[in-house]
Amino acid sequence: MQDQYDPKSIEQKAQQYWEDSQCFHVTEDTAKEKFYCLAMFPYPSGKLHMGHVRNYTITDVISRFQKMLGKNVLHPMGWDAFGLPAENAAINNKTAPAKWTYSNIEQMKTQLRELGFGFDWQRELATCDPNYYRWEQWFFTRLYEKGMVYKKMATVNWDPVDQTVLANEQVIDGKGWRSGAVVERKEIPQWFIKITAYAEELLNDLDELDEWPEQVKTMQRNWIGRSQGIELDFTVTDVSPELATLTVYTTRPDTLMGVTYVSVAPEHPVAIAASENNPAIATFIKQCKAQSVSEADMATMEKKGIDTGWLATHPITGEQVPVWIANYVLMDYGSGAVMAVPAHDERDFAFAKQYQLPIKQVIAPANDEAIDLDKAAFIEKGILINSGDFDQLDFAGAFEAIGKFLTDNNKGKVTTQYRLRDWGVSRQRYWGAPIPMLNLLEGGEIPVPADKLPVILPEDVVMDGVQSPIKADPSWRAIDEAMERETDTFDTFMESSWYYARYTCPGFTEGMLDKDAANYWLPVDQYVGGIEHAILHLLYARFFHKLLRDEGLVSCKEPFKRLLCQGMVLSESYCQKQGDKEIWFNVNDLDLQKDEKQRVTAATVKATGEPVILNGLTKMSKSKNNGVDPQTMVDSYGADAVRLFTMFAAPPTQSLEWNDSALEGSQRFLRKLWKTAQAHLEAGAPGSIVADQLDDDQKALRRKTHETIAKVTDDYQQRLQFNTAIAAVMELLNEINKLAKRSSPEGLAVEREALEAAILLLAPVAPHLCHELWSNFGHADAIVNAPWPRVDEAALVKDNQIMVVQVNGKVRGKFEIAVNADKSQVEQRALEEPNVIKFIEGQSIKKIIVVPNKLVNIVVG
RNA sequence: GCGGACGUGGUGAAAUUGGUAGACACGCCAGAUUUAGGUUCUGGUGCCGCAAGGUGUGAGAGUUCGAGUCUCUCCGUCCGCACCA
Repeated sequence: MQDQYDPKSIEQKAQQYWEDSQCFHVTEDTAKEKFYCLAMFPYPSGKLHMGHVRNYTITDVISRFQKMLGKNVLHPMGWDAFGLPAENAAINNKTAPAKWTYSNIEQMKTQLRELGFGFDWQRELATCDPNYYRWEQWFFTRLYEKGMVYKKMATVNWDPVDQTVLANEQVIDGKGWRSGAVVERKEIPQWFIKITAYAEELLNDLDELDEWPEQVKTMQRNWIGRSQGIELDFTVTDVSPELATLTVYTTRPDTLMGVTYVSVAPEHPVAIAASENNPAIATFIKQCKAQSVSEADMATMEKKGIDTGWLATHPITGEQVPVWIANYVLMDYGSGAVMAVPAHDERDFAFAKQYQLPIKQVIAPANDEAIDLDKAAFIEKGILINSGDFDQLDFAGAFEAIGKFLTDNNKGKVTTQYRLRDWGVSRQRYWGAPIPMLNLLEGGEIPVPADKLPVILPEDVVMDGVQSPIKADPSWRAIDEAMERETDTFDTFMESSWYYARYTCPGFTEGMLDKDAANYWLPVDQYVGGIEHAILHLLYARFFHKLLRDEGLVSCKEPFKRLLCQGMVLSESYCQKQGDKEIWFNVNDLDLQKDEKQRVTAATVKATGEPVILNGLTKMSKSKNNGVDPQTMVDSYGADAVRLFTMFAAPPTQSLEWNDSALEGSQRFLRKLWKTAQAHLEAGAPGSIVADQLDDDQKALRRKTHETIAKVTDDYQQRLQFNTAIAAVMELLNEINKLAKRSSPEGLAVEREALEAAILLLAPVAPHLCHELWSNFGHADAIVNAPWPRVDEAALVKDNQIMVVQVNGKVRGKFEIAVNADKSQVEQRALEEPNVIKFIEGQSIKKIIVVPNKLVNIVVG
């Protein structure tokens, strides 16, 4: 055994062993329990960041632990390789996106290896590989055949100078990133997948995901946004017949008798018809189109509208109310028209006040409280008034009665609405999977036949940043006189929606999935990734899984059994303000001033001496220049120390603050373990443990050993709380150094048991060091294949224990007594404590509460 | 505006079922080893107090023998959604 703990040589050796022995490569084995552990795959940007390190350390710890429990563990890795950054980099570096992407993959793979992650590299996949995306294309054509996809007009950002569509990220302050031209909104035909057809199932099945964070489920529920309401028809007079029936949707039919006008969205056919002979209306609609589309702005935007001059007939009263066009009505929710009840809706109230429209109260508070409809709308549910036959009904009663009346009279029906929209999958970018459709020049389209798939994206291209190479090249899209290829590509969320399933059979050439392999491994037992994917990625993947199931490719209904959302990695950020611009500085370029408690109080730029502003802890990012490079940290402290720190500094779901000196502390602990193991080995050969011949210290150390095994097992398996698991191993090592006796073979045996437990328990977190120590301890097989230690219940048994005595809830003493001593004995012993006597003197004892094996509380007064 | 999470020493945090608040670390202080720096080791470290003791988990109230944990009100931070009728 080497004298010094040398991470570099130990880590290289262990990594070499894992690679040579292929110990993380797995195949389906029905004799073993399977465990599928998955981290969200990275975008190959070229460099690993701390968020990746944290993510993959978590899955590596879980995977190695589950493997030691004896399970058949699948822990794959791949690349979410399509996307805009490759196009940008290609323009800047004058290389093709494919070349840039593949070279990044190689670099990042090396970094992942150096961190010691145990991935099954034989299952590696990249989504830009035709062998991957061909099945996605095939699946899309299947969905087309089933009527699950359709084409419709949708809005894109159009750069009028570059004559190209821009992604949202390429629009800066409303202008094109390259041309600087004001971006226009343009309607073009795009492909959609009917996720709304699965809205109900996607919502209901959330209830069964009991190992998902509540937060994520809530976010998905809100996103799906189910509501129960009534669709009802107003009749518009003096318009062409196809516009005469104006359908509105409401969740508050109880307020129906309070309608004083009807409003429609600016894009509504009624609005467009009204604009035809009315320049004022046409101008208003134009203004609405030009207004900000930022949703945050929309919520606070002033209510504006214009009267169409038409009247609509109320379906129950027959009363005539005006039809307005209003900027706050959304075309793509419900029917794009609403019945306005100013007395009981905030927005309608604000609008009615603005344009002096009548406000009619039809709901009274159920509890007789006073309301003032001059000041604000009363939006709570209550009792109906001024509503004719429906007076005195409550919300539920009114919903039912009015719903029935409208249905019976053929003027409306009860419906369910969702906020969820169908998924638009067309992107006008180059670096993505081509949409496998053929556009017929005479109109319409047909899917690319299965035997003509894949539609391969050419990789050897020149990017000039103006147009997608496949759009710019007429020969690529040419087929014949009757049709040409679609030149749009898929949203990259398509690829990430099914990669978890393809990992089960990455080389399968007969189809999208090998059903046997997929059904052996799926669902994913543990999925780990960032909370930023709580809605879109996780919802699309759940949706895709249900589509795969309906295609007969998988049998379970949900893809991810248990989900863990890791927190962000934060570090201090520093900036200077120059006008309204901020310049961000990396800590390496600054001199820091600290107070006596080592808190940073000020900082200056090394080169210039200028002061900078302390911006506090923020997520590590390129834009804030506060990233810490994992590679640098691994080079100077070793992969084990970096892994240990990221697991120890905070629980996985919380944000993690980077701290260099705490990282040194992690390395210090590893060194201490190394030295303890070394001293132990040098002290001679251990004997065997004879449990009843041990002295008190030895018994205490054995108890600590087995308590630690129990605690750490629980933390890894159930709680997924690695920081406390590591703390427990640190405690164990402290106890070893305090209690271990190296003078006798028995003492060495107890120490050996404790040290081996510590090494086994730490192996998932610091696998390289533990690999080396395990072999130094004379084990022929590697620790990666070692079984997880078992708790010896007998070692946990205590004869005596410490009990706490409280007087009126305050701790006044402690005493040692036999475990399970009877209550009267405990009470008597508590009353004898000198300090207790002092505090109960002269007072009468009202009550004594004994919590067995824990504490005694004496109530006096 | 709606929804969710959170608030504990100088710092990161722990307290799993209502039962000794601050485990485990970082930092700091003192001492030992070392030519020195670093390393390593020992001891101390919530706050007030010489001590006895008091006090302490964002603030205030409540339930309880007992509250970081449960209930209510308020304050603050973070996250998500945001005119969804």
